Amino acid sequence: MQETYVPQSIEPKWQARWEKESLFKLKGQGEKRYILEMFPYPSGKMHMGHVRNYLIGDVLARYFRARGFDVLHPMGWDALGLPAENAAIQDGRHPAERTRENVAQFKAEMKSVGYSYDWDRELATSDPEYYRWNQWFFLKMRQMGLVYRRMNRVNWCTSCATVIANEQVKDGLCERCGCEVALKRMPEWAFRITRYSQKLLDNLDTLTDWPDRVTSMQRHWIGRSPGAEIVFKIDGSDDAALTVFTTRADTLFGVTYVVVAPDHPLIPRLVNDETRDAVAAFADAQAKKAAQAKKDEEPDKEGVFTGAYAIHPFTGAKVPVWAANFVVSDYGTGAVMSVPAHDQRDFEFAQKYGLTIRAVIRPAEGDSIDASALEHAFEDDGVMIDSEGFSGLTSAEGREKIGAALQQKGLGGPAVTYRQRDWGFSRQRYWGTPIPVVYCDKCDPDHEGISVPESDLPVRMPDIDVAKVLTGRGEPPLAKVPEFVNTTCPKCGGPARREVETMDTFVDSTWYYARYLSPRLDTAPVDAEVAARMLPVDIYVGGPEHAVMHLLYFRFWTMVMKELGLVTVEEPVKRLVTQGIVNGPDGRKMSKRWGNVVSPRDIVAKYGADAARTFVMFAGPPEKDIDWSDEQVEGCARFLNRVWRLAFANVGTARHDKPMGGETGRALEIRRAAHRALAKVTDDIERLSFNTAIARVMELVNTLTPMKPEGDAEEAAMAEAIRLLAAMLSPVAPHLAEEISESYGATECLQIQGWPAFDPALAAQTEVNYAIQVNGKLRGQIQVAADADKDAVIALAKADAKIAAQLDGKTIRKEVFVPTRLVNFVVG
RNA sequence: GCCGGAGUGGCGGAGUUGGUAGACGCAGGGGACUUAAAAUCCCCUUGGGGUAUCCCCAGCGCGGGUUCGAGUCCCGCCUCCGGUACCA
Repeated sequence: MQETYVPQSIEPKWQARWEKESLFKLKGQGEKRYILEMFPYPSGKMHMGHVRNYLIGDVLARYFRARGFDVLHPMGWDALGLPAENAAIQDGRHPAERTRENVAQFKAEMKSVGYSYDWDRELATSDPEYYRWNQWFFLKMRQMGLVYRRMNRVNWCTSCATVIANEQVKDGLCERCGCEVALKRMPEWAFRITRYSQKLLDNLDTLTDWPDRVTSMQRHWIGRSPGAEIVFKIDGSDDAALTVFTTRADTLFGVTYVVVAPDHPLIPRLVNDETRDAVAAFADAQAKKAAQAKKDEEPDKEGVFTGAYAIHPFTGAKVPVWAANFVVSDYGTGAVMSVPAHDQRDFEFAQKYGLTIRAVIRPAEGDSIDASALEHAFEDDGVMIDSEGFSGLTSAEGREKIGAALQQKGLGGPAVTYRQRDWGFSRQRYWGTPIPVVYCDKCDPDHEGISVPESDLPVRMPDIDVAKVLTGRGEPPLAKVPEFVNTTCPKCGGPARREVETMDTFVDSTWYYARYLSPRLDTAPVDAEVAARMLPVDIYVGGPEHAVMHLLYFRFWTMVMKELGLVTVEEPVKRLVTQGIVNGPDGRKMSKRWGNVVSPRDIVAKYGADAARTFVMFAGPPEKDIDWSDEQVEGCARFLNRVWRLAFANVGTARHDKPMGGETGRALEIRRAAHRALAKVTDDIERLSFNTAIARVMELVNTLTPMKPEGDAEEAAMAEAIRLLAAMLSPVAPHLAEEISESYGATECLQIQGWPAFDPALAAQTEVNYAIQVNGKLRGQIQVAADADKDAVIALAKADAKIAAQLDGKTIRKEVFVPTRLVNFVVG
């Protein structure tokens, strides 16, 4: 052991040894732990957020491995996606080339931090041997009826003549050319995730180890809403009818108009010669406004009368049908019944356009309301009035009875609506998984798309001339590659065209966790046998920004994989950890713009990986945002130096195995401190409270440092304490820990040595400190044997001079006794 | 607006089922060592007050409440962060 701690010299040494000994491989036997971090999109450089993300997983992986679990801890690359393609449009470099370079750089940086990955399982989603299984899933899901074509609105840049992503729209303008963006309806491919809405919702109750904030956001995103669908026939038409969805069927008799979305499919049948142009103009104007709407502004409610009247299903009254901007076409049925007396939004609209207001609910207690004098809608539940046979029912009863009555009449009935929408997954990109579909005019005249046979997978991305194909303009890139587009029909063998759209990259990340189990398997995406043993993922670590989209797709896909017999679990992840952001030293998000970016590479070079690791874990609990702090990193480096000096100071007397005698005096003190620290550190890591675990180790070092052991017993105790110290530190500062462990005689790495067990007798407190309160105020403290009973403690407390003075002349009304904690005398 | 989360010393944070608020670290102050500096080590460090090795009062965003006892539970607010967009 050298006298001075030089992390740069010991870190590469241990990294090489771990690799040589293949310490991070799955053994295939024993109790498993699958620790996973969300895999990165390999952009140029790794940043501190990545470091933290993988560190949380790495500390756990190292801990569980030491505990004897068979740990899987893999890493891969979410390599497909928009940034590589956009960069290619800029500089003409092929996305594959750029990705390869980025991955190499990323991987080298990861290795310098000392993560314990099994690199043999590395995967990249841009690999045809990976994305072929995306295509395989597409085919299976199409057979299951989970894939369909639909029309959807997209951002369309008229100047680029292409579809652009939401994030490419800046203030309603195209980021690239600065032109206006319009909404355009186009066909797209979609997954029917809504078939699983109820299950996705119900299963949230089983995810007890997920943060509440995530399950609650998912619940809200799925947005189950029980209510009723109600059919309003259109006056003067035999078959035209509007179906509305409402949660307030009890207000049905208060309906004075009906509103449809500006792009509702029935509009052509609602308008007449007088209103046709006005309604069309209104729809156009709204589409443009919607595309350019600022996020923080609520547009004014605007509408236009369609010219049609709807017939009330009970009263037969004719109410006007309006088109308005506050009804959205892809929620519910795209049409609502308006009850201005009992819905604030309807109320405001009715006032603006002079529509009738009719009250049909009165407060449960109190007088009925005067519709003509209303200032706000009365939105509470109450008692139904002026509602034919339903009058007198409570709102809750009314909703049920009206639902049933509608069903009997064949004009609707109870219905549930979800806010969640199906997942449109086709993209007009090159750097993505090609959708395995072919169009043949002969066999498929309606152009529904013929699935490519499984045996023809993968459908590979073609090699391209980047400058010609990745222009960011006009038709999708793949359409510009004739060798790709032109193919033969799998049915008739005649000429056919390939689908030129690719898949959303969210598809790649729905099932990668299962691919790590058998990354080179070429007969199926997942080895069902291995999956049965290894799933679910025990701990999944990632950013809270994925709380809804990724994690819902991920859960959905797992349900599908279960139906396909690939996995036995319905939920992919047992415990979810959402880690906070690493901000710059100024507390702002690290960004080039603020000049506050801290590079892991620089930090590792300057302080060593262990100091960087210790700081990131010590700065705060995993789920909280932390600010980078050079001073704190230096503090951590100082701490590791103190550990080193402590180990070095005692290494000379630790070589020979000395008998662990002398369970008294300083030897005992040393052993107690070490075992107590070990007990706390173990508990803290189990609770994912890494910052306090490190604090415990610091305390131990502070306790041990001034001790200068003399004699065999003390020296043996100190050697034991330092070996335990190394073990405790090994998940967080593994290189330093190994070096110390080796210097203290270990021949095996700490992962093999295992996590030490603390001696409960040594860890236990022999004496405890009781707080003595009088009327809840702290008035003194006493030291008592840990096993003293209530009467003994109270007697000692009363004997204390200060307490006696406080109690003098007063009547004790109550004595509160909390074992090992406190006594509270309530006096009058 | 709605949904979710957070608010504790000069700073990052600790306080696990209600039980001694401020562990641990940083910064700061004082001291030791040194010709000097760095490094290291030791002591102090929430605020206010006092009859000062000890004691009192206040204190966890604000205002109430429950309780012997509240940072922790309940009600009403404020501020900040994240998500979302007229959701019928």
